[in-house]
Amino acid sequence: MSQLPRLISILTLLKSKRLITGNEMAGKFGVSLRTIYRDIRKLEQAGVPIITEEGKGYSIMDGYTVSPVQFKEEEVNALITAEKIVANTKDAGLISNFANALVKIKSTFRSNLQSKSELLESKMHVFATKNKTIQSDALADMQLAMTNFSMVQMDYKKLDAQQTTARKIEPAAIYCYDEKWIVIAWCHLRKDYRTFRMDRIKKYQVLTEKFKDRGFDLREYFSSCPDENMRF
Amino acid sequence: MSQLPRLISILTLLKSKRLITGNEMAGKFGVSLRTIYRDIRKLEQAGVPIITEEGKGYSIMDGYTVSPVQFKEEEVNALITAEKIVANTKDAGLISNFANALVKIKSTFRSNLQSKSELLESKMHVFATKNKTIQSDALADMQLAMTNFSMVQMDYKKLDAQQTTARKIEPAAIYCYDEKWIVIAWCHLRKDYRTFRMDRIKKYQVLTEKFKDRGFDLREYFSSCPDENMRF
DNA sequence: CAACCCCTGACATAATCTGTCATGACAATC
DNA sequence: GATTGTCATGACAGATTATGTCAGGGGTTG
Repeated sequence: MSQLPRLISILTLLKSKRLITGNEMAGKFGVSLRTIYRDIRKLEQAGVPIITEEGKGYSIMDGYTVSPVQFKEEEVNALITAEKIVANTKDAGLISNFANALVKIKSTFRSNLQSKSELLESKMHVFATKNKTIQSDALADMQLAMTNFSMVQMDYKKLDAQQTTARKIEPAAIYCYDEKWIVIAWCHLRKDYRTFRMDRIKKYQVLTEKFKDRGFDLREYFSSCPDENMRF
Repeated sequence: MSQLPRLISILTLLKSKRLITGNEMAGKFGVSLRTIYRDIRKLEQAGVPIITEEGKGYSIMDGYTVSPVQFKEEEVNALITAEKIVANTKDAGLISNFANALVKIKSTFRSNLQSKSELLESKMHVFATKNKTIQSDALADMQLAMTNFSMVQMDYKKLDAQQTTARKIEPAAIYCYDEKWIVIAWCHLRKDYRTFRMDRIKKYQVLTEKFKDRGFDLREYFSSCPDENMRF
């Protein structure tokens, strides 16, 4: 990769992450750390407001923007392909939200890429791997609850249970296994972490009541999982 | 004046004038006209949509300076989720191109959405539905060939065959079934449409030779498919 | 203290840039 | 048709810049 594309990529990367190290960039672009330092200097000299956090990495001043992003044709095609893949997943909210995001993204395509993306869309299809049944609609709300530390009140129905139980939970992590979305949460009823399949959540409400981060670590949780397929 | 500042100045100048000639810029920056032509090429390659008016000069695409789209939090979460889902697919190019596109998209997030998206990323995981083996790397190139009407020369190995056969094809459609990417193409060897699994393409090259659209209709093709799971 | 991060200068080598020259195309005007 | 003004590209020699390696230095955090 030559210099100008690399400088632009560094700028994009800085805008896409809160903090990034020189080593990470050097690895990503296949150059030496010394070259990254030089690039950073060069961007600064060109007026880019890069912030250095001692011992941590680089970030960029909030709100700094030079020009809109431009996608390569392969990237556009990957977005279209992803849309078809996501359309086959089992959460209605995910499908809808992703499609809405894509509409916005597509509006930024240059006109020649726009016609090509429409052509690709008409010539591609992704078949469902299993029966195509929407199983839940809870993923988006559960994600929002998790990243905003909002408690959730829900009625949950276990597989072998006749009745639902009322649960008040603090969502800590979400994973997908065998096409089923599962939330790991601190359960107020059980006073411990429990897993809940989202398709078994019968009714739920995201509360305004907040919870404190209990420091749940997803990697650690799965590192001791007996099922090897569920190790990271 | 060295290169990077000059490129930035050219970009600034283009944004501030309706039309500007190469000679005018050469005079302004004290470089040759040939260098300006090179700079323009370089900016174009970097994604800047420069418009050439024959015999008149250069301008920049209208709308280039509009502010980027804004996403809702749910849409951001859907993008992050999609990234995890796509990371489990079986084409290396797709995974990589989608990730690159996502970096660019993430660079447009406002900083509070950025920290939330990073939090979600750390608390989510999608397990592979089957063994996580990369099967091919051909999808992106095949997509490009298809939308740009470029022929492809490839060595293809059928399941029961000992040898590969050389094929020259015109890609007409692409679909994914049971996590396998398949291209439907007009095959010059067979003088008819054939399907090819991309993981069985052993070596390929996108040619500069172009083909004419034969009007292949994907919906029609699958409407008469005996396998009901493969109907639209 | 160790680990992690950022920082700069010097140097040899590699890579890229630059101006000049030549050639070609297109549009507008006379 | 000829002329003018513009954009466009390749080739080449010489100039300039970029790069990786090595050495040395600093700050922050647990």
